[in-house]
Amino acid sequence: MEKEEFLRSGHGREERIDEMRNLDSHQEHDHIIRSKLDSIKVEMEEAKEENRRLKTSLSRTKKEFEILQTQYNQLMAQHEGHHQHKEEDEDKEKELVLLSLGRRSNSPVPSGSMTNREEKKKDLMEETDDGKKINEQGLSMGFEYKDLSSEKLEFDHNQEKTSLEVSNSNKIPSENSFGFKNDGDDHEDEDELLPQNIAKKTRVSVRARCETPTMNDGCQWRKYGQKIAKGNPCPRAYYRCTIAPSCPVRKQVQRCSEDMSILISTYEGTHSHPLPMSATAMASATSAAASMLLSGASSSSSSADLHGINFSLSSNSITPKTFLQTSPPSSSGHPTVTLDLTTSSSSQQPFISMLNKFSAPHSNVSRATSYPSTNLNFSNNTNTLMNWGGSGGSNRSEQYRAPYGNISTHQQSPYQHMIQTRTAGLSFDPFGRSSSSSPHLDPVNFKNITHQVQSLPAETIKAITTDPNFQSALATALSSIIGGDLKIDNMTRNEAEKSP
DNA sequence: CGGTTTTGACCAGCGC
DNA sequence: GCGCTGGTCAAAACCG
Repeated sequence: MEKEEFLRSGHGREERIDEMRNLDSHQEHDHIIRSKLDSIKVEMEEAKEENRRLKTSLSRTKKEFEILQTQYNQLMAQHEGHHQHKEEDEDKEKELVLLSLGRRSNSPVPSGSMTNREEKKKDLMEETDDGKKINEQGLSMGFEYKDLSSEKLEFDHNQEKTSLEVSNSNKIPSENSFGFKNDGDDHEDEDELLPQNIAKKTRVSVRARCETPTMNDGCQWRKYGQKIAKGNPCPRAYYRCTIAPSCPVRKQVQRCSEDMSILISTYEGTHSHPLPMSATAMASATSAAASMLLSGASSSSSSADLHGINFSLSSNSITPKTFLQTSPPSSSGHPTVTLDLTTSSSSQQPFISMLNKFSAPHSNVSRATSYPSTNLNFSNNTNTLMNWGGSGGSNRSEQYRAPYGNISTHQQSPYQHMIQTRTAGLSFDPFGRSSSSSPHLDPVNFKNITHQVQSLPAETIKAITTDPNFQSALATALSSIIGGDLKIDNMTRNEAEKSP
């Protein structure tokens, strides 16, 4: 009996010790959890604080933007009075080229329906009354570079587009390039062009390594023809933009005869509809290239390396200056800018990454079946493939993906890219806006910007980044990325889906 | 059934 | 004028 009691009591002691141990471990566990919770709380507080700071910063820059905008409007009102008559006369004599860089308004009215300058001005004034509209509807940075002789620069914050309007004695064609918009009294200006201008429509040619049949640029294309071009065994395919039925934009796709892995996409024409967000990255790249064409139109040829993307330009039909020497995509006398994405420059990575970031994340789902050649598949950011491939996630896309599509990118913030591109090459803007955001920019200087970007001194960059206009633009861009763009993108996608 | 792709025919510009 | 070439059209086939 005693022995049993002893054993029992001994056993009880062990149980108690175990309980004590469990209690201790529970306490330790609780303690750990509490400390973790505390640290998380602290982090959350910090994040909140950071958020607050960003918000205030954003609102401050917005205010600055609005102030600048009102100032600009006042100036414009004064300026209008002085130049109205002069402008009207000049408009008759000179051709205007208006470049709408990238994303356009989410306005339900496509630009094509704008029939005259008065309507535009009316809209402009109406929207001016409500500065908020601009931020709500996305980005609105624009200017019109009207007349080389009068050196007039108009800065348009109000229309939901960026426009570069050039009156040019060199007769740069009215229809310009992918993502670019004619001013023109806007009814299919081709009809109003002189024959020699029709023959010299500006084109933007994009070279990229891509194993899929078409390069995916976010737009929707319908193939309408195919030809075997001389000097190249690979057939050239002809595509039309199908986002809007009346959109005149066309694209030619052909493989490089020397390197079959290189796909050459040549864009021609003007989108007469808002661009999906997924299309604006390429649009802005080609816009930048074409703006270079315009800025360098006076010289016979030029080339530059804007942020790692090689632009080569020749004033007459094109042999890309630094790269492909045979089977150029255009051989019919079109001024063409070549945007070369095939070089392995490390500084090119931000562009590719940017394409990834700004491409529609859902596009590989949304219309994968209906528009096999148009859907992006950039969604895999962690293992970034440069999947230009069309085929919308089809088997074809998958099977072509590997060998040349693997261009890795740094995982950088899109804002970072924006800042880089903003500062390093003003004419290159992921948002598809104009080459510069400064309303006070001297047109002459603007003309030369693309020639100078390669040697931008540090103080210039600093000056640009500290410029309130730049900050405002940045703030607007940020706000549109965070909020507005998604709406716009969804909106445009919905529109695209509604359209036949 | 609606939209896309294919493909031969047609047309226009250009050089000889 | 003729031939070549690039670009477009349109009917048929194809696809989901």
